[in-house]
Parts: sequence; C-alpha cells; structure tokens
Amino acid sequence: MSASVTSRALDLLGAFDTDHRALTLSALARRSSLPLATAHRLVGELHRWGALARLDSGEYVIGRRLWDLGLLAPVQAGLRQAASPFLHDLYGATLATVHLAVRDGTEVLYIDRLSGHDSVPVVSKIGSRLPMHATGVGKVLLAYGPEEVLTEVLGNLTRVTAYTITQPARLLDQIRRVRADGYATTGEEMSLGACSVAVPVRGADREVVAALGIVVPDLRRERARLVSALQVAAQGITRTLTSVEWK
Amino acid sequence: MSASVTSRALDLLGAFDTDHRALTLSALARRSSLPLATAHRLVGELHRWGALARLDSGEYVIGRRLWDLGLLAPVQAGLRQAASPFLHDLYGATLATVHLAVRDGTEVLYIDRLSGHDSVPVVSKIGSRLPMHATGVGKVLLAYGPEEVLTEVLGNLTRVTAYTITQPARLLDQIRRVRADGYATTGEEMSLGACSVAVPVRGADREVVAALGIVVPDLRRERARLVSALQVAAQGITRTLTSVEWK
DNA sequence: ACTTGCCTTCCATCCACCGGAAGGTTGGTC
DNA sequence: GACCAACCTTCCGGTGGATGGAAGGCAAGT
Repeated sequence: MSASVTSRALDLLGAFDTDHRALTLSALARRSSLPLATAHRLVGELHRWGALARLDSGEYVIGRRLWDLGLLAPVQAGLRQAASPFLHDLYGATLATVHLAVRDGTEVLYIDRLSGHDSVPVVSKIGSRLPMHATGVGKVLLAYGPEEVLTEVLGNLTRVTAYTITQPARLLDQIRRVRADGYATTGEEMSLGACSVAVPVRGADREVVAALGIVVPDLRRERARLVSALQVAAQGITRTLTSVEWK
Repeated sequence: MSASVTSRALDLLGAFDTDHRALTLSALARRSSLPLATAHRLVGELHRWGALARLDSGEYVIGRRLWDLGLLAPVQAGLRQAASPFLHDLYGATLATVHLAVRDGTEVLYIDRLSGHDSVPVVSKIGSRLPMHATGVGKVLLAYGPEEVLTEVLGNLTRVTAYTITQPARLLDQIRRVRADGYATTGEEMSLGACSVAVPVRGADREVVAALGIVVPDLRRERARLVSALQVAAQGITRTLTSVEWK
C-alpha cells in the first residue's frame, strides 16, 4: 500500500481534472501531497517525456503525448467510430445537441457530443460524467442495465434542479415506461431550459451498449419526430456495429 | 540519460501506438526493452491506477483514466471548442469530410474531423499526422508558417500517390499561389479519388493558427462554392476566438 | 512426453530515489 | 531601496524500495 515511485508520478497526473487543467508546480505538489523537491523532479521527467507541457505562464498542463495516448484508448472506439456519421446526420436534421453515452459505474459517461451555436447550452462534455437519474441517456441506460445499478441509483437521487426526480417511486415508474416505450425523456431535470429525449443503441447481440440522446429547449411538439430520428440513427449504428468486425 | 523509474513506466506507455493498441505483457516488455519481471510489476501498477486496462484476451490497452486525462490536454482546446459548431455547419452544407488541423513539427496534426457515410474515404484520423506537402491543410500551413519549415519540407518530398508533388520547384510555386489566393487545393496527392480545398484560420492577432479543409471526390465545378463556404467558416472561428477569452 | 511461449512470484542486492536545506527569482508593499 | 512572501531550482548523502535473474505454473501445439 506504500507509495511506489511509479504511483507517485501517477498521483501527480491525477492532480489534473476538469476544474484544474493548468497547475503550477507547487499546486501540483500540494494536490498530490508530495514534497516540492520530489514533485519538481517527477514533473521534470514527465515534461521531458511529453506527458506534461508547460505554458508560458509556467503552469503545467497535460501534454500532447498523453493526448495521443488517450486517443488510443478503446473507450468504445468501435462504437464511436460506427456512430460518428449518424451523430452528424442527427445533428444535421435537428441542429440540437446530440449525445452518445455509456454507463460507467452508476454514472453516465459521455463519449461523444455534437453541438452547434444555436443549440441549448448544456453541461455535458465529452469525457464528463453525470448522474443517471437526471439525464435522458441515463434513464435509458438504467432501464436496460443491470438491476443492481438501478437499485443503487434509486437509493441516491441527488437533486440538481427544481425538476430533478428525487422520489424512488417516481423514477421507477418512469423507468418502467422507458422499457415499454423504448425511449426516455427529461424536462429540465439536469439544467433549466433543457429537455431531452434518448433511445438505446444495441450491439451485435441485441444487448444495449449505449444510449443516444438529444437536447432541445422544448419537446412538446417535436417529440414524435425526434424519437423517430433517434431510432433511425440508433438502428443505423447497430447495423454498422454488426456488419463491421471489431477485433 | 539513465533510465529513471518513472521514465520506465512512460517507456511502457510509449509502446502503444496506432498500430499497437493492444499488447500482451511480453510484447510490452519487448517493445520497451524491459525485463519481463520489471514490466510485469510496472504494468501492474499502471493497471491498478487505471492507466491501462486488461482485455478478456489478457492483452493490455490504454485505460479509461488516461483517456480522461488526454481530454484535458489543451491541444488547441480553445480552437477546437470555437471551431466545433462551424465544422458542423460546414459538414451540413457540403456533406464532405471536414478537417481542422495544425502544424506539428514538419507534419500536419489533425485535431478534429467530421465525416459522414457518404464522404470520400480518407486516411486522416483525429490525432493522426500526415505529410504537409500532400494535403490541402498542409499546404496552407506551409504557406503561412515559418520559412524554416518550408525549407525542411521542400528537402523531403516523399511520394505517396502518383500525383504527389515531389519536385521542390513545383511545390514552391503552389505555395506562392496559396499566399496569393488565400486557399490551397490538392488533387489525389494523398489518396486516389480524393481532392481537397483548405483555407487558413486566423487567431486574435491575425496570425494563422490552424487550417480548415474539406475533402471531396472532385472539385472542378464546386471549387468556388467550397472556398467561400470554408472562408465563411474560418472567419466565424476567428470571430469566436477573438471574442471568447481563453485563459 | 516434450517444447515453446506465455504469465506470475520470490527475494537478496545495490543503487537511484528521496527530500531537507540552501539559494535564486519574481512581484508586491511600505 | 529594503523587506517580505511565494514561487522555482539545484545539491547531495543515506537508505529503503526498485530491480531482474531464477524458478515454477499454465496452456497450446507437435
């Protein structure tokens, strides 16, 4: 359990997150609980290798080489590649923010996103994680995911906006409806002024591998059109996934 | 110059590249010239931390945590964010493959890409590097980049297809025309059946920070329309870049 | 039964990491 | 200009943890 030298370098990297993209040496040392001199040396090595880059300001940021490496991660690489054209189509047809997400533990992990200038501003980013119970894609993944996950999520419904569903019974009700209808919706449950629709994306064995969602300001009128556009796209993705072999 | 322990872990990571996304432990050890036992321990640490993931087959791949980290890299983060909506617009208007690229050394680095099902198949991927003299975006970046880079590239014009420009004088001639016209074109110089148009993207100080390109099967008729669409998009990106402050 | 190529564990040696301390730099305040 | 605070950088001796050869286990192929 002791801190091996490698893990110290990793702890340093772990000091970076979405709210801390650029850190000074001393901030890095503080955040990773390492003596300054030690951090200095390790950061030097990481920098030399290209894992970290240094801004003019002297702050360190994640370097290009780690970016490269990150792109090699098979975080649903096949899925993303297969989905990409359909996401564009969907965006072209609706001009709304389009999301592709998978489940990561008890959260939703956004693995791709498109949004234009006119789209509703939303919190999600590629790589960000959001609670399942407050997002359209989340509800879909809950409805078609393992029962344990649903149980766990039901026990921890944190409020985000005034419209967030926090009563287990109500969420469960909605989840049942998702299973019946084949799609999920939200109304300002994650951020005000943003509603969403989402459908499941199935893989080669018909199991649900991801969720495809769209965010619009209002879906009272559009719902039917959006659902069918989403379903067409989801089917297209499935077709691509089953035809292309991904070793 | 000696192999510090941290750099060994990094060497291990360096064993991964686009052609080697999944490696067995012994392959990793071989590719990074480390004794198997050492590699075993280091890989174990990286795996525990989440830098590496293990497939069912036993092979290791880049893990989700490194993917996360990579997304934090400011590889033109501001540029990508500013450009994203315009890329979508451009894609919507042309249904062709759209590229956003910057110069990295003497190569072109693609930092964003959109392509649909109907688009011309191309070799570029996000994160991939291609030679400057055989791509539209590359010619643009050559025309507006440092003179030294141009000199170096001129000295090393490797052939890719039958149409690749390999005579320095001819390339220089084209570069001059790019400066005069404000856009560059290619005709099957990188891959057969693919032509491209590209324009420079300027930053806050009017300096060229990136290139925006589009790939089509044929540009005899369309050229004028594509160039103007590209220029509109490039100006939009510049406007966004100058209005949004990127700390 | 033998070979080949993986992965994993062990442990005594030794050297490379550790980190306190000292010194340098920048920038702010009186 | 003198002082202070908060950074960053370099140095170096002692020591504790990384090292990697060796041995053993497992699976597949001959």
